[in-house]
Amino acid sequence: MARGSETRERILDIAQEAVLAKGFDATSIEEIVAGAAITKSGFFYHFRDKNALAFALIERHVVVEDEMFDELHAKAKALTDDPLQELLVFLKLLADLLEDMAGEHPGCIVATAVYQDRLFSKDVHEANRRAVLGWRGRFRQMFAAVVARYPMRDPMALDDLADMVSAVIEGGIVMARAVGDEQLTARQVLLLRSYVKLQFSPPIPARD
Amino acid sequence: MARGSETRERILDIAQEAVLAKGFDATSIEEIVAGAAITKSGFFYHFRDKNALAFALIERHVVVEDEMFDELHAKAKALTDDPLQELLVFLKLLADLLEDMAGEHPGCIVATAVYQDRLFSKDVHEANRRAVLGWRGRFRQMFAAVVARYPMRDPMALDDLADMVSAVIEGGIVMARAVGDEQLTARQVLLLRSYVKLQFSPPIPARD
DNA sequence: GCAAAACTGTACCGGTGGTGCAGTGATATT
DNA sequence: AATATCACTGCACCACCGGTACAGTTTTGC
Repeated sequence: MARGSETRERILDIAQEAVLAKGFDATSIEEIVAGAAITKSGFFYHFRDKNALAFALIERHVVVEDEMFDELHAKAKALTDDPLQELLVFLKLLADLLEDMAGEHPGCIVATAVYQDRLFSKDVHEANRRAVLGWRGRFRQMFAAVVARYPMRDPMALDDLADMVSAVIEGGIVMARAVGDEQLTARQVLLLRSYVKLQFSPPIPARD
Repeated sequence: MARGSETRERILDIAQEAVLAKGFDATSIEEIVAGAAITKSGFFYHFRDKNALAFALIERHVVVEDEMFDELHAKAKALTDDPLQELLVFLKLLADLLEDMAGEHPGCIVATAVYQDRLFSKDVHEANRRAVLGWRGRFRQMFAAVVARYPMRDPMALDDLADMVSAVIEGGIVMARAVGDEQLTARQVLLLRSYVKLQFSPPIPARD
């Protein structure tokens, strides 16, 4: 059992690296099997087709990403009891992390799948959808905790606010790649943080 | 001369529709030539390779998009003299437009090229880069006009603010596709508008 | 020792991007 | 009217890639 899943993981490792570097369709199976030191037959033993590879890649990726978000959230929670501060710290930590990662960011895989409608089958798109909805739920909770204690200066739907976190990251990655500025995504997250700050800051700061 | 460029345009029309619908790599040349009622040789007479097609697609697309932005900007300008109101109206009009377009949005092509690093050559990426930097310049100007007359509550770099417009649109498209919610992008633009509103609203609204 | 799991090796297929090149009808130039 | 150029057609061909089929072999767990 160990041997089989080891090879499977090795395939996924190599595939992920290649996919993040140059896109899914530009990554050939033959290239993957060469990197993983197996044969083509071996590949198709583990994955029915390229779709199954994409599916596994997304599923695995979501887990890693969730763990990352959990970790950042835990760190933020440890630093403050206030839900607004928690969210602001979280976004700052996220920006810091994106700055360090620079280039090898996640989320790419999700966007990659999004931009190849026909290449992937329903289950891949479904996995993708679940991943994105997972983020929505996560961030929605954080915003909900904030609005429970702070008034919103310009009221907006919680789901939309939650989606904005994902949208800014995904859009940031696109922009970063397009202009070749690796730090762009991190800065965009800081703008989002600025929005959160303004939305929930006390409406009358006159006294201070 | 007319005959040649007519065919070229027809190829681009059909290619654009197919690319927006299902992605660049999923669009075969044979499919394009069938749609345009020419032969494969005819295609390669107009475009050296698929890269040249992508290049032409982006270049043409940028022109259309620029015209669209120009139009929205002109409309916004006609409605107010205040740069802040102008920007807010512009973003509202943009959101309305995105709501109507729903699905056939632009920007996709740019993101598509971004997510296929190796598939495209340098000139395609360069065209892409210029397009994105063009948007940055455009939006930067609008923000510059605002900051000339209004103080910013949470000061941020102009380029980053400008990029946020593009990032929210691009990210919005990714999210919209992922969850299958065509109106998502429009709502994200409205969140961005909310951010602009808060950034430049008078700091002490106590009197009102 | 035996069955299942985890592969290898080989041969093959269809689709796709792309090349090469000879030929042809329409159009513009001289 | 001859000529050259443009805008193609038609056809043959290549390499690569995803995928299938299937027989054979090693490794592992019980």
